[in-house]
Amino acid sequence: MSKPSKLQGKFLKADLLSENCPSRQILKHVTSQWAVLIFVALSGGEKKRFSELRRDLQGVSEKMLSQTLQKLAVDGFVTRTSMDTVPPHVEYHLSPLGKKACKKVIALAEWIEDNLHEVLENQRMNNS
Amino acid sequence: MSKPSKLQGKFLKADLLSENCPSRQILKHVTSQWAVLIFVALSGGEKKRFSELRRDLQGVSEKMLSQTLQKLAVDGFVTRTSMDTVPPHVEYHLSPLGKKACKKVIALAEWIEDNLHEVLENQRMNNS
DNA sequence: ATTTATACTTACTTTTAGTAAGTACCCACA
DNA sequence: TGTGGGTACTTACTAAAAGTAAGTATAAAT
Repeated sequence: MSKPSKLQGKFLKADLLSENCPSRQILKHVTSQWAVLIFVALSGGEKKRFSELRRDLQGVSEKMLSQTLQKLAVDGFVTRTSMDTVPPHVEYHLSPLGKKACKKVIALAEWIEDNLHEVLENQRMNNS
Repeated sequence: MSKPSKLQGKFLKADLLSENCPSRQILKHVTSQWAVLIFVALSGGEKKRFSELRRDLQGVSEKMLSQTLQKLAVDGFVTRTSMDTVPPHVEYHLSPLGKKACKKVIALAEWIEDNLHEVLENQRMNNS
């Protein structure tokens, strides 16, 4: 009988397992492939320019980098600063909130790097 | 001159920022939307059946649940046990490797749940 | 005899990601 | 003087991934 609560405005508690909890969208933003790598690239706390990030994130397209930075900026994880010069000069860095999120993201990213070999061995065993 | 190293077989060090590092694929498996929620659902250490997971992960399709479980099983994060009965009875639980990865995933997932409100406020400020 | 439950797979559609090119402006170099 | 390169993007198009709905096989319950 009861419709799923909309969780809009004020809601009690975030729950990722609930279909309509907005936390799912934030999860998607933060764990999207390029977002994770942006966190990695900015984890030192430095400011970086668009073109620096493009070089750091090997294989990223300008479209996806732009899109992902915009989402992270709207969510308040990264701060965008543009100097109104020609040629344009735009800098990105982690906000205080972004730095906190970054710690968790980096912990996962480093765990994966550290355990890659074991996972690849599993893949060899369980696959062709 | 030097082609990017293939990082196949034995390679020195995983690096998510490198275009051809296989760690990127593992990252995608682990941070895919449904994989994160599978980690959440299995984080207690219990075994769960396919249909239980389908109920837990509200909104997941059987196709995506099946696909995601298969990838996590090949990578060695979850273990699949099937009793050869009619009707079929299949159980999934985290492997020891999966439990370690799960800690990092859960830390991120809970951080997002705990900070949802702040992110949503940012969205309101920065958007329509 | 029809429905329900199990754990999937398959065909099809929609959404997302990736590719390539365009934009506007200026500097350096020949 | 005009050619190329660098800045930070956006836009149109294509390929890949995700979501939807239905099908499969079997047996117990109604």
